Amino acid sequence: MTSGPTWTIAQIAEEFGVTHRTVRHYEDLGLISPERQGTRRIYHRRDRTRLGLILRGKRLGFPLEEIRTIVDLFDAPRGRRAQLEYVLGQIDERRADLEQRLRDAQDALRELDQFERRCRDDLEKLG
Amino acid sequence: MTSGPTWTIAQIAEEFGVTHRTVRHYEDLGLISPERQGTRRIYHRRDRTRLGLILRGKRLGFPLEEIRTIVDLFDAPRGRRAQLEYVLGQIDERRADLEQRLRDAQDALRELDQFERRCRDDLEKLG
DNA sequence: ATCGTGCTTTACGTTGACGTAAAGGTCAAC
DNA sequence: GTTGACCTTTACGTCAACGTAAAGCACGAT
Repeated sequence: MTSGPTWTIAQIAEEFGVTHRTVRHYEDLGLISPERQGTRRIYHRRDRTRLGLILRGKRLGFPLEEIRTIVDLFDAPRGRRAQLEYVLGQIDERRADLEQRLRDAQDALRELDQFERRCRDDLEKLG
Repeated sequence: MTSGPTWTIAQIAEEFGVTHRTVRHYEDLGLISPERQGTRRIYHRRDRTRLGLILRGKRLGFPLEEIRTIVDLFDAPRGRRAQLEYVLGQIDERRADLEQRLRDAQDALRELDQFERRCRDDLEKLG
């Protein structure tokens, strides 16, 4: 059925720079649902995509529960009109959050640049 | 000495949308050091500035300990050359972090827009 | 067949970031 | 002079996000 390359838990953990414990923790919270061959976990490309989304969400400071609602949104069935309208509403909320983060990062970078110039000025005055 | 408007802990907590417990917690970690009149805390403009920096750092997902090193950086004495060069090095590290957050937010927003277009397409197909 | 490697579950421990009483000081107002 | 509003410290509780054993299965290699 779902073919293509696969990975073990150790491989994707290594590749994404996290521990296997972290990956399983995300599974406990329902953020990833890898295939099983017997008892072993088998990860496909879509699992890697989701893990990438999760870690980016974490870097942006979102809690895992909120991240789950977001990644679930992308995989939601969205067949009926009501479902689509709900999803579009959620998108707007998330965008507002993300735009705030974007402004925060831009503001912080501007202040950092400004501060660096002051420091370089001070340094120059010292000869 | 340091004149100008002042605030109580309840006032700045209210204004910044956090609890007084949160503000005192930041003080415990050395992130803010309000003046004292007797036992009461008196907050000045610089405390408000720092609190603003702290909360923005939090929104961006930085841990409080790291935030402390950053805000301390801005108030550091930076008189000697060695100190200035250390500060400039720290600035570069922080900038790399912030630029990553900026890219994360931009990428996420792009994907969100793309996803929204797909949803609107689906909605249109439904009549 | 047993040894090592890599995986598994179960479960208690830890750290960060506060929440939440409990018990009390101060001061203006009634 | 006592009530009430607002502040204080001290200290235990909580929740998220994992860390860290402990104990055991599976399987290829020696």
